[in-house]
Amino acid sequence: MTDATTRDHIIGAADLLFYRQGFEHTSFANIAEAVKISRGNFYYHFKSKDDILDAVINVRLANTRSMLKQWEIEGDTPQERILGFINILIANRDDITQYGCPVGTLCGELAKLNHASQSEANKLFTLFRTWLRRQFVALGRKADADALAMHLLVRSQGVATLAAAFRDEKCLRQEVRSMRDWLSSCTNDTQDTAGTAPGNSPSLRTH
Amino acid sequence: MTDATTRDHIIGAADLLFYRQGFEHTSFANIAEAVKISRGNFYYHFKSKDDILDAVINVRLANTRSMLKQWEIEGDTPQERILGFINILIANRDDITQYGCPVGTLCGELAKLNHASQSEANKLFTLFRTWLRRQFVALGRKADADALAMHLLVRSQGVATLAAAFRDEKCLRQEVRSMRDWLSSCTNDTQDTAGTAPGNSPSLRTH
DNA sequence: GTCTATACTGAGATAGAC
DNA sequence: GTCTATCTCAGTATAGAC
Repeated sequence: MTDATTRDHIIGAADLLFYRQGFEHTSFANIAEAVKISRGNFYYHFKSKDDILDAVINVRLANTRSMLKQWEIEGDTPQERILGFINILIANRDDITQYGCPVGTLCGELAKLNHASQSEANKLFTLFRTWLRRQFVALGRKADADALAMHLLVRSQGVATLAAAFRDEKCLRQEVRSMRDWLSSCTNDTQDTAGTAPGNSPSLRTH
Repeated sequence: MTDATTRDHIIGAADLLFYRQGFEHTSFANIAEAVKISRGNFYYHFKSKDDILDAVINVRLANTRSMLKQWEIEGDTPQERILGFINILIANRDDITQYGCPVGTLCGELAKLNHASQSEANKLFTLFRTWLRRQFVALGRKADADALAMHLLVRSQGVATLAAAFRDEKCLRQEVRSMRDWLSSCTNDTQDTAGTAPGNSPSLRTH
C-alpha cells in the first residue's frame, strides 16, 4: 500500500523529469527532491537507475495502450480516430514546444547511450504505428497502410523536434493543419488497394 | 601550426563523438583516446567542455554554409537545389539510421540540458530554413515559402528520428521518395502567390 | 606545447541504524 | 519503509614539471 504509492510517486516524478531533463541528466537527487524522500531510499524500491527507467517505460506503454483504446471508442470513423492522434500535438503543445515529443526524445537519447532498454522504448513507437496502420486499413488503404502510418509518425516527430528547437507553437499549428488536410485527401482518395503501382511513389502519395 | 592542428583534431573527434554518443555522454577520456593526447592537455586548447561544444557548433555552421553554397552552384534550378537537400538523407543514410540527424539530436539534447549554447545550435536549423525558403521563393511560392521550407525540415527531421529508432533504411527511402514527389507537385503547381486563400490550409497544401 | 599528478565535484550504489 | 553515512567511480578542471 504505502509501498505501492511511494513507488508510484517515484515513477511519476522520474517520468516527468526524464521527459523534461532527459534520462541521463536526471539524477537521484533530482527525483528525491521531487518525491521528498532520501536518496538512499530509492534502493528499497528499485535496484538501479535503469530499473526506474524500465518502470517508467512500462507505465508509458500502459498509458499509451489505454489512450489508443479510448480513441478507438470515442472516434466513430477511422478518420476521426486518426484525427485523435493528430490532435495530441495541439493538446500537448506547451510541453512539445518546450521538451519535444516524449517518445521521440527518449528513443533518441537511449540510441545515443546505446542503452539496453532501447527496444522497450521503441515499442511505444510500434504501438502508434500498429494502431495507425489498422485505422488506415479500415479506411480502405490496405496496400499502403503502413506507409501512411509511418508518414504521420514522421510528420508528428519532425514537427515536435522543430517546434521544440524554435520554441514555436505557430509552426506546430501550421503543420497540424496540413496534416489534417492530408488526412482528408487520403479519405477522399478512391485509390484504395491499387496503390502498389510501380514507380517512385508506389503507394504513399502526398495527395 | 601544431596548435591549430591539435585543436582541429580535438574538434573533429568531439564533433563525431557528440554526434554518436551525445554531448553529455561524451567524456574527456573518450575524446582524449580518440585524439591520442592526455586528458590534462585539453585545457591548453579549451577552457571547458562547453568551449569545445561551441567550437564544434561553429565548425558545423561553417561546413553547413559551404555545403549550401555548393548546392547553390551545382543546382541549375531551385528544384534541383532543393533536391540536393532531400538527397543528404540518402547520402548519409548509414549514419542517420544509427544516430539520427546531427542537427536535430544536438538541438534536442541541448534543449533538455537547458544549455547556454542552444541558440547557437539552432542557427544550424535556421541556415537550412532560410536557404530552403529562398529556393521556394525562386520557385514562385513567395507567399508560403517559409511554410514549405518548414514542411521539408519537418519531414527530414521526422524520418531521421524514426529511421534511427527502428534502424530502418527502408522507411527512410520511402519517405524520401514521397518528398521528391511532393517537390514535383510543388513545382507543377500554378498556385503561386495566390496561396494565401482562407481555410484550414492557407498555403501549404500537400498536393 | 605537451605531459603527469592531483584536487574537486557529483553521481550511482551499499550498509546498517531506526 | 525510511533514514544517514559512506564508498566507489567517473568526470571536469587545475598546477606545475619537462
